Parts: sequence; C-alpha cells; structure tokens
Amino acid sequence: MLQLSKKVEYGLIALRHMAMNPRGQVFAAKEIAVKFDISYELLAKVLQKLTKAGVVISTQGMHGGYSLAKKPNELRVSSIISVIEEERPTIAECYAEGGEDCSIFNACTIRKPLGKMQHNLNLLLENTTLEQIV
Amino acid sequence: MLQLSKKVEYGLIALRHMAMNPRGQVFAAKEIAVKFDISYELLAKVLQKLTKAGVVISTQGMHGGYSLAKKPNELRVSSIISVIEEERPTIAECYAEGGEDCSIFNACTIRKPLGKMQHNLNLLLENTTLEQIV
DNA sequence: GTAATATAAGACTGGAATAGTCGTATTTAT
DNA sequence: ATAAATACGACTATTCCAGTCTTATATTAC
Repeated sequence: MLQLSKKVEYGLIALRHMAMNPRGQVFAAKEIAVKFDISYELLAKVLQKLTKAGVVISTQGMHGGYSLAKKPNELRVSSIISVIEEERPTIAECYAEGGEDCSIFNACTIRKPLGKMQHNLNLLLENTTLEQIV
Repeated sequence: MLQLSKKVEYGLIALRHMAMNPRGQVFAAKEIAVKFDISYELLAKVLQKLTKAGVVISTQGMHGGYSLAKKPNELRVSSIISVIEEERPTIAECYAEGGEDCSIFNACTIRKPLGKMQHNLNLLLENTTLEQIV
C-alpha cells in the first residue's frame, strides 16, 4: 500500500551512491549491484531508463558504466519515479494519464476531494531532491 | 505506483456518503454498491472491517445497514487505511511491521533518508480527515 | 583482430498481491 | 415463516512485479 517499487528503490540507491562520490566518476551496474546485493539485471534496466531520460550518462564498452548527468539538488524524486515507472506517481487511477477510463469515473465522488491529497503528494515528491537523500 | 487500493477507495466513498447525510442514518451495503456502481461483496467486506474497528456501526437484519460511529473530523485517512489494509501505509517495506526482514535491510543506504518522506506522508494522511473529503 | 567487459533491449517466467465471486450462516423486522 | 440485511470464510481470476535469460552492440586491452 503506497509503496515505492523495487525498481525505484534500486534506482534511488544507485543514484545516491553516485551522488556521494566525486562528480563524473563512472560506476558499472554490476559493481553497484554487488555492492548493495541487488539484482544486476533489474538495476541495469533501471539505469538504462535513467540514461534515456538524461538523468545519468552511460559509457559503453570496457571500463564503461554510469555517471550522474545532473547535480543532486536538481534531481527531484518525483521525476526519478516518473522516469523509472514511465508514469507519474498517483494516489488513484483517475489522476494518472487516461484517468477518465477508471471504471467508476462518473459515479466517483471522492475524486475531487482526493485531489488535495494528490496535490500534497506531488509537492512532497517534488520538494525532495537527491541531495536530501544523500 | 503509490496508489490506494480499490478497497480503500470503496471504503472512502462509502464513508463520505454517510458523512454527507444526517448523523445516525443507516445505509445498506447493497444500496451504496448500486449507487456507486461498485462490487457489493467487496464493499461489504470493507464495511465489516470498519465495523470491527469501530469506525462504523452495523445493525443486522431487515432494514439494517451501517452508520458512522464517529464525527467526520475525528476520522483520519491514515487510520481508515490502516483498518482496511490491516497495516499502516508505508513508502517502503522497511517502515512496515517486521521491516527488518527486508532482503536488503543491512546494505540499504536510503532507509534513513527516506524516513523523512515517510514522516511527511504520515503527516499528510493523519492531517486529512473524512471531513475534508466531504 | 580477438578476447574481455560493458551497456542495450526485449522476451519470458514465477510468484505474490489484488479484485472480485460464491456459498452459507446468522440476525431481525414484518 | 419469509424477506432482507450483515458476517465470514473459501475460492477464482487477473494483474502486476521481480527476477531471469538471451542476444546484440560498443569499447578497450592486448
């Protein structure tokens, strides 16, 4: 209930690890996976998404790996989640994309009132940056 | 991601419906289910949990049903969720009961920093009462 | 130029959680 | 007695998620 997914957790762990080391340093996915006892394949996929989104820079080939593309204070948890999950974090289906498709959309009476909670959650996630997680 | 379950949604819809009508009025589960186009059986189970927890009062038999046991401003979303899910809402496994069993508990580096987010989520859910959802 | 070590990307699988259903017992007003 | 309601547990179906596997590509070292 309301939990972050493992993918997001792994992403945050990896990003934090990068943020704690000198800027520009490169880390292999395997290296991070071993260090934190995490599934390498899962972490790799997460890092690939973060690469596509420009959160992280990848260098292929031997001695390759990932490094932070932005300053930790520029990275919001909200956008990290959005990138990894490929959708904004929402409290209910109706606040996600295509939310009108919710089976009870029309009869639903709590959508509007819950909007406040959604808004506050947004603020919470937007105001938390990687810097604060270091 | 971070979404409330259908059970919680249905519970909130039912509670809100009661809160909008005169105190003490009794509503049958079936009646509410039809009105909001919701699974009757699911809603019934939710209302039974709310009854056990003293959130709602049930009267059995013909013309029976449920009515609010407390004032809307005394009912916090956090406790409604706890009752229906039978566990506190948490952002990650490690903040739930028995969280030390998380497979990466020891290697995890984001537990402490995420604690702030968990705390803020707690505040958000505790400060939102049924009254504000009406 | 070949081997070794990385990322890239997609398909596949198993298991857990969730949503929903069904059946039966019990309670109570009429 | 009957009808209408809650109580409760078992069951099923489906969806989601974590994790695995496979293959391709890029880069460096030698």
